[in-house]
Amino acid sequence: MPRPEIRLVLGDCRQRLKEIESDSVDLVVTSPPYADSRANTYGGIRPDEYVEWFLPISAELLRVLKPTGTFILNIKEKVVNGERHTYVLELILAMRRQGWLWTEEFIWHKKNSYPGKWPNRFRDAWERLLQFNKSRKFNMYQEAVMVPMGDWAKSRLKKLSETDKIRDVSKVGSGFGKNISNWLRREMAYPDNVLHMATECSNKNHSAVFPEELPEWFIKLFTVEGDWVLDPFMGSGTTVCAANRLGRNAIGIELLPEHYELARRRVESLPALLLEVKTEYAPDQSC
Amino acid sequence: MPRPEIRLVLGDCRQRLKEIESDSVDLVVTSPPYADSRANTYGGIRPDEYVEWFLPISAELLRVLKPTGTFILNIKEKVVNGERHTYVLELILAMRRQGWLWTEEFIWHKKNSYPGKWPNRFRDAWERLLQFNKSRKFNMYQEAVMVPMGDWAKSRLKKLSETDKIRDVSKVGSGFGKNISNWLRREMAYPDNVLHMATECSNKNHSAVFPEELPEWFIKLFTVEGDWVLDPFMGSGTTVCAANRLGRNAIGIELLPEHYELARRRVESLPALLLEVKTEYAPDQSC
DNA sequence: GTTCCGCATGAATCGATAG
DNA sequence: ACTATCGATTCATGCGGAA
Repeated sequence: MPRPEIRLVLGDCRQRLKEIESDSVDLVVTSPPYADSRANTYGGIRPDEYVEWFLPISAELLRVLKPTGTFILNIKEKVVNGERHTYVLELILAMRRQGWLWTEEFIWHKKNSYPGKWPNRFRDAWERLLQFNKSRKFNMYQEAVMVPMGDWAKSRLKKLSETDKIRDVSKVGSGFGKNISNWLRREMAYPDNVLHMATECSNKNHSAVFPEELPEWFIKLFTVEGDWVLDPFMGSGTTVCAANRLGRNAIGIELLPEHYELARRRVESLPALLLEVKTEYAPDQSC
Repeated sequence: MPRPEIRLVLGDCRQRLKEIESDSVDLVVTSPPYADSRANTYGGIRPDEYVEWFLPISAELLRVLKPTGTFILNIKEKVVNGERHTYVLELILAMRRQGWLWTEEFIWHKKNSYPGKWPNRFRDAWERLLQFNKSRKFNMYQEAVMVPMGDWAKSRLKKLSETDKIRDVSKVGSGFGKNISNWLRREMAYPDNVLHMATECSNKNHSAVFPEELPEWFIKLFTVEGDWVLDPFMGSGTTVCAANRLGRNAIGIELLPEHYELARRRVESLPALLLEVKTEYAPDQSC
């Protein structure tokens, strides 16, 4: 297997995405700046302007994605004036008009979020992971994310002798035997659409709220080795690093030089074929 | 404390809600039929017509709710043609135009979701619990749903007998003694907005749409003893029973005579002041 | 009384087949 | 082309009978 490639792009994804070939990306996983947060990035998008701001970007993502590809969008609405703002709902409707299929909504349950409260609401412990597709036939490799079964499997397991277990395990390790699925069916089950993952709490160096587990799960689910993964809001590079570790090629775009540097340093320690794209350009001040 | 009252109404909530006084209800908790399901009950509302079907009902709920009251709507979108249908998103937007505030979206995580295996999606293990309010100042009693520190979901006591439940309720109902609140402050924490509760599947003789825990949680959170709880889609009466056990008055409306009978029999065994409203009416076939 | 095992049962979804 | 019905698939849970 050749070393997977990582392309790092410094710049605004609204321009930089145009340099990516059409129908070339297998998976987009990204967590764009939330409304009103990261005021120094992208000018701090106001909730009322969020849809308008994002649509040109999702249009480019629709172009660069392969017909069999998937777009995973991690997004959360902001509470404005005591209400959940509706820009996420409106964005879904607008993206469908743009041509996207809204296939699924996964829930990321942040299990380590410490319980807390406001006068009128509890701690927000979940975020949306919206799955969009270009066509109804998209690649999905469900076996790659199977999980151990519930309790009844344990009792089943007890009936297998130790030698049986060892034999079965060695079969799995030996490669793709037909018996794998039989063994898997005894021990493993397909997951559901609720993901229980802790947030990364102690990483002060970068603002990655994303645990690496999260992009990893979707990369395993929607791509195979050699595929291309894109993150237009790379941040400190969590998604591209996960992609590389899993043998996928990756493209990361980041506007802020500080974050870009952070990502570049993380990537340098990986066995990746690094390609930096630093085309000079005039920063767009209009946003 | 006077015995809490239960009013059972047999009929279509689109008509029956009109008989309820304005600004008189403290909490509406309900789970209306989902699109295309229960075709024999409500004529199986088609996804495309769902918003149009529900808006007259939510208009009545807005009228009968006190300004300090809350409306909890349990709803889920259906998969149509490989996509999540958008009627829930459109309903939220439409209800806001109607005057509702979309305060919060709780997630109900069902560990035991319906099984199945498909090439393009996993099992759906969550449902929306949408919180709507009439004004920004609504009643919320956060201390009533505090949970033991640690994983509060796991610590929920599931197998309490009826008498145990009643005993616990009476403890809480006796008011917050100083000892209790002290104990609470040391050992308890506020929950978050993700609720982990199993569905009651192969249960007794009634097909409860949700576990009694669910309405119970919201009743404790948004009402106090003597308040009025309304469920316009009563089904087998899970919500009204929970309300009664907690010392709240309740109104339940049910269209189907079989379900109404089921609810009436459940209610009869409770220490409730039962009032049946069976005004004769011409069934509306236009649904 | 325990623990263990077997079994039925769900707010489901897809793909194929038939009208 | 569009709708209606049917079979196959899948797993956590609670109940009941057995050891």
